[in-house]
Amino acid sequence: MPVSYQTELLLPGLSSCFDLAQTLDCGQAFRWRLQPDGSWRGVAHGRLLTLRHSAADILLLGLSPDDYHTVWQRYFDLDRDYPALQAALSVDPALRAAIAYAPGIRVLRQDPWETLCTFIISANNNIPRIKGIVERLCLLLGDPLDDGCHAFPTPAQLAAADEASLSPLRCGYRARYLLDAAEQVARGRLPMAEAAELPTAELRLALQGVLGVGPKVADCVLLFGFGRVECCPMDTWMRKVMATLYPDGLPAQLLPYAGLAQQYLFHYARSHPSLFPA
DNA sequence: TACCAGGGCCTTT
DNA sequence: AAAGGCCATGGT
Repeated sequence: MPVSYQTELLLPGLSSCFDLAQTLDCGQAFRWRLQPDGSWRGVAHGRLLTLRHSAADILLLGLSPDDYHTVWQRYFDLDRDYPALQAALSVDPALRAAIAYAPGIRVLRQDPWETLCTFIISANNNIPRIKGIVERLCLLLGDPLDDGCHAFPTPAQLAAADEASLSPLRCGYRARYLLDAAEQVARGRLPMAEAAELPTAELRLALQGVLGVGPKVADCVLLFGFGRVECCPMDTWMRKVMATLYPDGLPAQLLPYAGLAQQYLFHYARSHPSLFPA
């Protein structure tokens, strides 16, 4: 019986550039839930984690000692200097306002396979329903973890399913798309490990070879799954942002970080719909 | 280029 | 309680 060395880890002073609600509930990840005690609990990379704010600090609870360096440091993008990034983006007035509104947003670096599936599910859908579908998918096919939680299913686990067996997900026409993704990844036509080495344009094309993956979903996978921070998913909200604030495109000096800029602008627009008319 | 493809969440009445 | 709008789109 292996002993599980559960521990706690304090990230001192990190609350100023890492707000749990802003980061975990802004529509980039779908497996984090606010607990009655104010903490956030979720699963990533097959590991259960609880986080909470404690004064100016972030507290990670219930992780194994090695998991900070092997998993969570990268997942929460903790090597990026967000204060410096935000200062650089703030040369633009609109972006300065968007960052001031939610300075605690970070862009996560999620598992590419899980990101591919969850953003296929996100198409023409809303966040509460996406969360429900993803939860039912994990419960149905993912390996069990503690407390009734489940890992995200592997490509092989999902590829072994069929449309009928996915009906409990109630994801409608997207079931077929999920199965196509699983088959392409499981059969090695879209190898996720090797994909990480591809240039962005090439990787985008490969992703769009999956049913249900168009330009917007592909860019979400590139940004949130493959850490390609120059990719800027253009959804209905970002189209409104561009039409209202940047009719001639984003300022050129921001393009290398367009995806990060997008996350602040997207959240700001969603929170102030009247400022961004259709 | 339209239009169609589950289903449910949320707001309004 | 019922109704209708809406939804981080993509395929045909």
